[in-house]
Amino acid sequence: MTEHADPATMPYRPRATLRDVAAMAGVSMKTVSRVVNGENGVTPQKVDAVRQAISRLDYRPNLSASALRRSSGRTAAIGTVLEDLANPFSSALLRAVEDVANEKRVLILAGSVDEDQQRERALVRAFTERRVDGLIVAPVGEDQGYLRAEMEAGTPLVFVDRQPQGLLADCVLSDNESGARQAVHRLADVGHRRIAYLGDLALIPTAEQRFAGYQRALLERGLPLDPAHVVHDLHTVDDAARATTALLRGLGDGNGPTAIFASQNLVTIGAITALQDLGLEDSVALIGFDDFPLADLLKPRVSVIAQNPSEMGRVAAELLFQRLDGDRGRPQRILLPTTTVLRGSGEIPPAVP
Amino acid sequence: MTEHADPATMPYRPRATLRDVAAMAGVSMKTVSRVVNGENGVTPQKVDAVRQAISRLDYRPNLSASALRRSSGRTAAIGTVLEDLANPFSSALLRAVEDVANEKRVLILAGSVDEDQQRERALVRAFTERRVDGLIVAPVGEDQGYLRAEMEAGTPLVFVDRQPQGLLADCVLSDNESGARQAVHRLADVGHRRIAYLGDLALIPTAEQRFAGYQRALLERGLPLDPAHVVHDLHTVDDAARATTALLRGLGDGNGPTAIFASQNLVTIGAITALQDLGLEDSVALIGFDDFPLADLLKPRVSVIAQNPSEMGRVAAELLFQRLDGDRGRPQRILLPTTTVLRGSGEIPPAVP
DNA sequence: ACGCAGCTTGACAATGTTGTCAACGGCGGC
DNA sequence: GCCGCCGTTGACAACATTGTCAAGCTGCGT
Repeated sequence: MTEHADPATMPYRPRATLRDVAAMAGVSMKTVSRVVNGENGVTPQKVDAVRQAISRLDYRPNLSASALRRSSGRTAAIGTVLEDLANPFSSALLRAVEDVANEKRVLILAGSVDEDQQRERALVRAFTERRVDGLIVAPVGEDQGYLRAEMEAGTPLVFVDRQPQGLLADCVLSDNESGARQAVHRLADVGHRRIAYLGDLALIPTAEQRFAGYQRALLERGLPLDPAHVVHDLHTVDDAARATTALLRGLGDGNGPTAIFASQNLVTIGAITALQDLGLEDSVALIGFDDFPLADLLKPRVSVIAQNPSEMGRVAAELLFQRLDGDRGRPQRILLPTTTVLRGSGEIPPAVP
Repeated sequence: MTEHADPATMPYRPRATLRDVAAMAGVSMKTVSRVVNGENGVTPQKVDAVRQAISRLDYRPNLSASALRRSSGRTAAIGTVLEDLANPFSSALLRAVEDVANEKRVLILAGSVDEDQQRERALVRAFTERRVDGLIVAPVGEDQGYLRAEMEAGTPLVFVDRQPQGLLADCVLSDNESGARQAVHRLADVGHRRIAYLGDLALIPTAEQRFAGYQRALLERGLPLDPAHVVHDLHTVDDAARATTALLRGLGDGNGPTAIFASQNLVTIGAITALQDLGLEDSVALIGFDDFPLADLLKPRVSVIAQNPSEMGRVAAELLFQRLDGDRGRPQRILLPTTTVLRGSGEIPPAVP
């Protein structure tokens, strides 16, 4: 057990500083600094002496102090404000950001907002107080104007998933409207004329855009927009399941929808749950917006309009680092295409009357 | 468009410091510091003047400088080293850590290691160089002794998911062996005598423990351990799918396994893919270790031994904060129980010969 | 008038680091 | 013998902030 240390009795050894290393190596602090930062102009003997002292003392440079003093002031960390680190969309995006940042040896501070404006602001504030070099934000509040001060201070800012309001800045978005339009067109292609819309909170811009795409496609196909087939403000699996059940139960014969467009991940899953409970999963068509793991193992396999959260994260991070490298060009608005993935559930034809 | 600022032409205004605020408010820096930190002993007029200057200058305190000077030296940030931020286990754990940290107004630095020892060390180093107040680590390397220096320096450390080696420290783990044992017992309960084991990389301690549980249960049931029914080192969905196919195809009639225990998330999914491809999903029983989203929407619904990553994160974070609050007790090893969730796939009986 | 207590306030040092610059000793060129 | 140059080195100030402490003020009691 000698290799095990017991914290209760573990000797407390405060962190060594440059000063300690310098004292042990018998050189000035500046010389240690030079060795640590790999600057040249130090004789090999001194380098050795310093190296030895460093490892003997388990010296770890203090990056905060370093950043404070350095002219650039860079902390080599960026902040990432996302909807919910536990959901697959956010976490895939985060991971992609991490991969880009990692190449630049930059760390990631991350936080979830859960659709809470207060939290968005609190997180941004906490990040900037730590002087992150840049921010990636999936905005949730109705106004991002409060971020102007950060931009003016030179902290680059890239928005993802949703367009910021009250501030012109780089952003990377899915082409929500076009994706939703595609979905409805595909359903119409197999003959559906009564296509329901199940949507997220109507005030979320992405939900709005997807609804716009839905409406546009109906118009293009000359299909009527039946208010009874439109449900907004579904935000959880249970919400969606209940709404789906209501929609299909309440069908005055021949008037119920024969296909469903679910405008979001959790809504899609809720709809599937309901369809399975009603035994209708093979008779009502379904296309969901946003892919999800295992969609292709369900029966029927679930057709989706896939977003690409990794790509979104990658592109956003790369944009951010371009800005950090000095790019002062006009702010960009990058629209990522969606992919229509037909797996089965979207190709179910309407029942012949 | 007046509310839109264009970064290309946006005025650059460097961040205001305490000094700037003090100058504008006509007081000393110390007084500003007092106001910012809510200390009392400042007349209301001065407080007002300072507040005004702060908002006029968009002053943001510099927490790095603050931490540097403060006696505690706390940075109000913790580092979290996980397997892969994009996988559901890691991200649920991270989210739970975030929730606990959030209450204490502590931020999270996060990174993925991808089974790479180098990366584990690099991340820990990067975190400690930023003087995080504590670390939560899902260790991947074979020796965590290198962390002793950090512990001695007073940085609390909690391991999750896997036990550290070469270092005695707090850790929070799932009861892998018992969970795996349960799984095999449940399969034996419905009559299976040829139960295959599909395992992750054998050198991962959790995989080892799960295999131990599998072996133990076989022993307890008096079932033979058939090497042909044991496959190790599966780490991806594809690996697992191939292995499953091979296992079931290669069945000399009457010798193939009638049930499968899949020791990990991705392996379970791979096995399901293969079973579906072979049309055997309703005839070969399956229990997977670790729950996954939508397991209860598949057909058959997938039985699992569920871990509780959120709970793991929550408990680990709380332990960490206890240590930060000064608890110097002996290091704890917390075993979280698993839950057996029988949904259908695990209750399929063996085909009658 | 004086001393003293209590509150407010600011000067100064310190945190751990790096940028600036001058000093050092040795050397070749005048 | 002196100048200037070289590579190396360290003294010092600075970064943004907070802890310490003494000075300043008011009002009170004597």
